[in-house]
Amino acid sequence: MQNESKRRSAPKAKNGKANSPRATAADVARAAGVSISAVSRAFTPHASISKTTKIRVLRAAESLAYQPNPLARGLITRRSGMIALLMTEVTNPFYPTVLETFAQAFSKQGKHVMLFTPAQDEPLEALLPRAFGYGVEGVVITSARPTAEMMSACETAPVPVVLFNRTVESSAISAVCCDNEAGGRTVARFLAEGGRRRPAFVAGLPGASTSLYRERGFTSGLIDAGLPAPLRAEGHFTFDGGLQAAKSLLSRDVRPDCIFAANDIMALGVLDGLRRVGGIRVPDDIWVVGFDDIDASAWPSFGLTTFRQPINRMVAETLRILDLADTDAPTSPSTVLVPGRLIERDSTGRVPTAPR
Amino acid sequence: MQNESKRRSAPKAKNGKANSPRATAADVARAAGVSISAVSRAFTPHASISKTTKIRVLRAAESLAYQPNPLARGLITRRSGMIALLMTEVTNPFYPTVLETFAQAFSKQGKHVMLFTPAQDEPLEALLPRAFGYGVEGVVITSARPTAEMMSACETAPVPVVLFNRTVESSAISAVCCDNEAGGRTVARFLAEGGRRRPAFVAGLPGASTSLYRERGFTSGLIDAGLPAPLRAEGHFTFDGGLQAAKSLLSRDVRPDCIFAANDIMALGVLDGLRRVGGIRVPDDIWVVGFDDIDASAWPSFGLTTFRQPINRMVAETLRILDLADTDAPTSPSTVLVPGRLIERDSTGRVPTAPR
DNA sequence: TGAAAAATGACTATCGTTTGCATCACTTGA
DNA sequence: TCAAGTGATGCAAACGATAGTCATTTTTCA
Repeated sequence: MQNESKRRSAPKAKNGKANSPRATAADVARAAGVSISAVSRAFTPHASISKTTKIRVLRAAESLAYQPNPLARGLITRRSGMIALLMTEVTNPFYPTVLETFAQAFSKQGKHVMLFTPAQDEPLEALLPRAFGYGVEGVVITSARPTAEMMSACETAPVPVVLFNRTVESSAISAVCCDNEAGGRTVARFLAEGGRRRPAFVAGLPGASTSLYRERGFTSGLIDAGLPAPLRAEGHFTFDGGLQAAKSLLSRDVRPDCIFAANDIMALGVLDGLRRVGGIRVPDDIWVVGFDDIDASAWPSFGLTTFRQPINRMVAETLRILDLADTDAPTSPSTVLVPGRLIERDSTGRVPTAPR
Repeated sequence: MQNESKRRSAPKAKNGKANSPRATAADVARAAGVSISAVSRAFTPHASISKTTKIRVLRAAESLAYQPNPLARGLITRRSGMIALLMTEVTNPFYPTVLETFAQAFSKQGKHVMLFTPAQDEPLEALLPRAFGYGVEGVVITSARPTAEMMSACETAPVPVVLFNRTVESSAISAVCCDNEAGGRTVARFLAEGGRRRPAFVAGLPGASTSLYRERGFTSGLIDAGLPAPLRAEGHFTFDGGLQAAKSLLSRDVRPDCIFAANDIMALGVLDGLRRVGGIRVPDDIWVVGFDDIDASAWPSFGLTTFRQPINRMVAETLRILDLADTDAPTSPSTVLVPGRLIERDSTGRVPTAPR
C-alpha cells in the first residue's frame, strides 16, 4: 500500500510557485507507524535500533522523499554536512581541477562544498568565523597565502582546518602538499643528467611557500650535481609573467640552456616567450620544465615536460586528515608530503642514460 | 565600559581544540539589556524597532563579535543565505571563470555559494531537493544539460531557479544566455566578408543547446551570405575532440577554408590539429574562430579569434533575476539573451572592408 | 524458564533564531 | 478627558530535528 502517488495538494506560495511541502520526520513516523525517535535513530549511525524497523523507516522515508533537514540537524549536532573551501585565485587552471576533485570526493561522503572567496581585498581571516557560523565540518584552505592572524584563527578553530598546497613553518596546523622540495631536486637532477649547464628558475609570487620550496630543492639539487645556482626571474604565477620572465632571462649576459618554472602556467608563458624571440628552439637550445601538469601542458603546441602533482592523492590525504580529526583522539596537526613525478614531453630532450 | 577583552574562558573541546563559544542572541540581549526579540529585530531590515535600541544592540553585538546564526535563521525563514550552483564539468576553462565571478558577486551580497556536483552518474535532478533542504535562496544551473525530470522539478521549486548558459524550449524556467544564435551569425558574416567560401563547423556535445544555437545562427548566416551550409564534425567540447575534428575535416573531399568551433577549447584543438598536418598555415590557408574567449585564446601561440561571452554581464543578469524573483510579484520566467562580440586575433586574416 | 540485554516509544529539553500576539506607553484629535 | 491610533517591546510558540531519560516491551541466551 504505497501512497506515494497523490501528494499534490501543494498550495501556491506567495510568489506564484508551487510550494512542495517537504516531508518531516513526523510524516515519516506516521507513514511507517513508528515514533519520531525511531525515525531519528534510523538516520543516526550506531543508534540503538533493530534492523527491521530501520528498513521500514527507510522505506517510508524514501517513498516520501524524506531527507533529514540539514539545518535543523546541524543546529543541534553542530555539523551541517558542509565543508568550507577557501580559495582566492582560480586563474591558475590547477585549482579548478582541485576544486572539482574535492567536490566529487566530498559528494561521495554526502558532504557538500561551500565556497568562500574573499570579496575585494577582504581579509582572508574574516572568512573563517563566517564559515564556522555555518557549521562546516572542516575547512580546506587552498590557493591563499595564510597570514599570521589567519594561523591563530585556525588554531582555535572548532573544526579541523587543513592547508592544501601550502605549508607554513608553525606546525600548529595540518597541511597537505606535494613534496615541492623533492620535486625541485628531481627536476635539477633531470636537467643535469641531460647535460644542461646553465639553469634558470622562474619564481611565482614572492613569499608563496610552493615557489619557495621548489626553488630550494631545485637549487640544492643543482649544486649537488655540480652546477651553478640558477639565474632567477619572477613570474607571479601567471602566463604573462612567465612570458616576461623568459624575455628577461634571455637578455642576461649568460643565456640559460634550461628554464624551470615554479608552475605550468608560467612555463607555458616561457615557451611562448621563447618562441617570440627568433632563433631559439625548444628543446634544442633551451629545455623548459614546469610544475603541476595542467591539461594544457599536454597539448601538442606545448608538450611541456613537468612535475606532476598527484591531485587525487593529495585530496585523498586531505580527506583522511579531516576524518581523522573527527575522532576523539587528540590528533596532533600533521604535514603530509605527497610525492609527485616527472612527466617527460617535447620541451626537453632525452636524457642520454636511461633513467631508472 | 566595553567588556570585549576577557572572554577567553573557552573550555577544551573533546578533540583538544579550543572551543570558542560563539555568542548567541541571548548573550547580546543580556549585554544590551534588551530582549532577544529586540536583538533579532535589530538584525532584520524594516523591523519595528526604535533607532536608539537598534544601535544599542548593534554596538553590543559588535563587541561580542555576534553574527546571527544562519542555520537557525534559515530553519525558520527557509533562507540560509546560500545560493546553490549546480555544475558538472569544469574541464572547460570557461566555467571556472564563471564560478569565480558568481562567488565574487554573491559574496558582495553577503551570500555564499554552495557547490553541487553530481557524484558518479548521479541523476542531476536528485541534487535539487538536497539543495532546497539547505534553504538555498536560489539555484543556478550551469554546465549541465537539463533533463525533463529536472525541468518539472524546477517548476515546482520553492525558490527561483536560473539556467546559466543553457536554454530550454519550455519557457517555464528562467535562463540567462549569451545570444548564441546571433553570435553564430556574426561569425558567419565575418568569415563571408573575409572572402571565405568553404566553411566548416565543429559541434560540441549533441543536444547541447549552446552548440545547437551557435550552429543554427552560423548556418543561417552563411546561407544569407550566399555560402553553402558548413561541413560538420563533432568535438564533444574538448580539446582532443577539436583536434580530431580538424583531422576529420581535412580528410573530406573539399577542404574547408575556415573552421568555426562551438567553443574555444575545441578551437584550440583545431589549431593544434592543423599544425600537425603539414603544409597548412593559419590564417593563410584556413581561418579558425572559436566561442567563449577563454584566457588561453589570447596566448601568443594561439591568438584565436573568438566570440567573447560577456561573463560579467551574464552573471549580473542572473543576479537580477534571482533578486527579482524574491519579491512577491508573480514574475513570469524570462529568458535573457546577452549580446557578445567578436574578438579578432591572429587565427583569422583581416576583413578587407573596415568592419563597421 | 528466567534473567539479562536490546529495542522501542513517549516525553522533554535543546539548538538559536524569527514572528504573531498581547501589552504598554505615548501621542493625537474631537 | 477619553478613545483610538501608533510604535516599541517582550513573551512564548514555532522551525525540524537530536539526545537523553525512563518505562515498557521484545529478543536473546544460558
